[in-house]
Amino acid sequence: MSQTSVSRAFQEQSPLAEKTRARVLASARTLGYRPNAVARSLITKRSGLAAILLTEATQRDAPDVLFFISQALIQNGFQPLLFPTALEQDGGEVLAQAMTFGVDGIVSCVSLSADDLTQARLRQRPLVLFNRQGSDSFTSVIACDHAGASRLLASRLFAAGHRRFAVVNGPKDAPVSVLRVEGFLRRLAELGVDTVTQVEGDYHYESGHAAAITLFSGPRQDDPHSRPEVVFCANDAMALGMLDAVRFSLMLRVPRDVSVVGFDDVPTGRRPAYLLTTVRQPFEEMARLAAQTLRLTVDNPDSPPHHALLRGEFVERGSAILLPQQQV
Amino acid sequence: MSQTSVSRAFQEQSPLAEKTRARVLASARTLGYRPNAVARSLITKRSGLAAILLTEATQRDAPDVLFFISQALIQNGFQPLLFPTALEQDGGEVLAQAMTFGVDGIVSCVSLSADDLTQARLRQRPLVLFNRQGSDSFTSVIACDHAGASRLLASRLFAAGHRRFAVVNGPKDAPVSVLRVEGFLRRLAELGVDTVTQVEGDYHYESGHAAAITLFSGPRQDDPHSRPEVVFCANDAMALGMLDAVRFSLMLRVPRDVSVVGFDDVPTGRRPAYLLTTVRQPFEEMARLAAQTLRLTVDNPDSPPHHALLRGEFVERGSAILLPQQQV
DNA sequence: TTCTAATATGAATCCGAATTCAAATTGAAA
DNA sequence: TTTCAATTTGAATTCGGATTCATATTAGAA
Repeated sequence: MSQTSVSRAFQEQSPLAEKTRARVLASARTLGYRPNAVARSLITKRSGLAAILLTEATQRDAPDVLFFISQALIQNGFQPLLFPTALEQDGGEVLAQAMTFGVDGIVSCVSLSADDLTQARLRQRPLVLFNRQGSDSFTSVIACDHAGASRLLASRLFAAGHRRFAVVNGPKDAPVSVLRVEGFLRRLAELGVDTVTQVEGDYHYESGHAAAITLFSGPRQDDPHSRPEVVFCANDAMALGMLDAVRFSLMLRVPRDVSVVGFDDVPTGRRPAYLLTTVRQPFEEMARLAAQTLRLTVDNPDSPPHHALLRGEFVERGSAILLPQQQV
Repeated sequence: MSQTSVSRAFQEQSPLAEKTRARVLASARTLGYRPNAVARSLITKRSGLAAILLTEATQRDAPDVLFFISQALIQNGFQPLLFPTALEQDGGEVLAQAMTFGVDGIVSCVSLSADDLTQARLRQRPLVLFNRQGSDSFTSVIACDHAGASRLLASRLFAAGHRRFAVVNGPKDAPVSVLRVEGFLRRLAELGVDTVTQVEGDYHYESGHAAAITLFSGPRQDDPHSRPEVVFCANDAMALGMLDAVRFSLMLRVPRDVSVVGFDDVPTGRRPAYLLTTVRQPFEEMARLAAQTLRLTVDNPDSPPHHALLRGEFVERGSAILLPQQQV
């Protein structure tokens, strides 16, 4: 029995007499033998691994992202190799490291420079950006349309009669937050609302709580005709902090005194204690698309890149007064 | 310039003239060359990979586990390779698959059979069980002392004067839930409390909510002297459902009418809307220990296995009346 | 300057599986 | 029974880097 036959026995498409294959597989089973993926990938240049690049912030604040991506990768025949990256870390370095492990492709939830993208392309390593924009036209991008959802949100709030808006920003270096806030403000500007109070936030519950105090306890803020009617928070965590502060510290009623809207649809917002109106990102579908795109590009390197911008889903639970989309 | 010199340039301990090493590294930089980890691990039998085995339930319900473990592994020089496993999946199969990828070691958050453990040992693959018990004495185990914390919880509630207890179970196949409930009930039995109402739960918010209805709206349950004074939920998700139902559907006051205790310390329980008293698992420390143990065992295969049972931390926020530990 | 010891370098081999190409076997036809 | 084609099998090579062992170089001592 030769090494060749053993190798062939484990590949369905290899020519090998069924009798021989059965014999090989039988003794493999008794010996507990399995082909070594390392040796295989050395010669085939296919490891079956896919790298997931994601920031620690994403991993902590939106664990669903990792959950769905890893699941989708497995369903597409990849084993996910994790690269949690600190924000200050160089994306190119992480990328290079992923390469040395021989990953077949990469799903990146971190921002990458144009150079990094070029490196990946030069090394023939398909790359899919997840909720990040790419600056070249060779990289696939799967993202939620944050700006679009925020624009629509602005329209629907305006249509409901609101005129005094406030926004709680996310971190400046969170591209997603910037998209949300800019989309929202730009649409309001188009509608003629130029002055919108902005408060700095950092995506955390506490900063939403603090923002509420800032917004509603200034000198003239007791006047119900000068304080904001709507607060748009760049994510749900801050919106929850806002809700708690508004209700329990400032004793305002939601949505009668003030409407609060978030973004993400975290589980806590569903509880009767909050009932937060928000926008849900279709992570599961985005992840599936990302993994499928990666599979396609790995198997067929010449296939054109995908660019998908998925619509966010409005989840209305009562923390805000807005008009149905049809009436906007 | 030989291939040997290049290889040596990238290994600190290899003998190579500094001049040569510098020359190699310089041209490597300009050429963008990096040693191939696949080829290296073929010859060295060291891949630098560590497998993380975890159920989808764990990944969804306790994302912190994955967060801290992956972080700790990286800090110990491992790249985490993810193996999300469905409950019905065979642990041995996943384990075998991890082996073919040449992982240096495994952190398992899923239950494994004695046979599986033996397989791993035979293949010289260090294995650390995370919050799971192992049946052999060669495998390291890092776990939270669920039973101990639950026993102490029972003691402190009993000492506070409570006598009518109820328990909301987790799934029967969740070993962690069984430990918690059994520890709690056993201690109560020792204290002379034999009849404890048990309600089946499945770890989800909704089942906690439903359990509240079952417990508090039976025929004679309106009598404050027959309904439970304390409900221990096998995890926080159910405890939150219990709290919402108790407060908003049954109009009972917490903790005056009923005390509610959970287990896990999820972020939502910290909010003013809940203020759930619970037990926190020291995941960060557990993860660090697990990764360090793995590193030690990988570098020194003959080192004895570690067995760490870490104490859970009580987090008292007011949803339950219990006595300080000193007074128990 | 010459010799020795220490150091630096490189050729060859190995890791385990995939693949190529040649050899061996099988079966059918003559 | 012989011949040829089809099929099955196996020897040899390859992937890229680590390591061994032999050779070349260098520095220091005589």
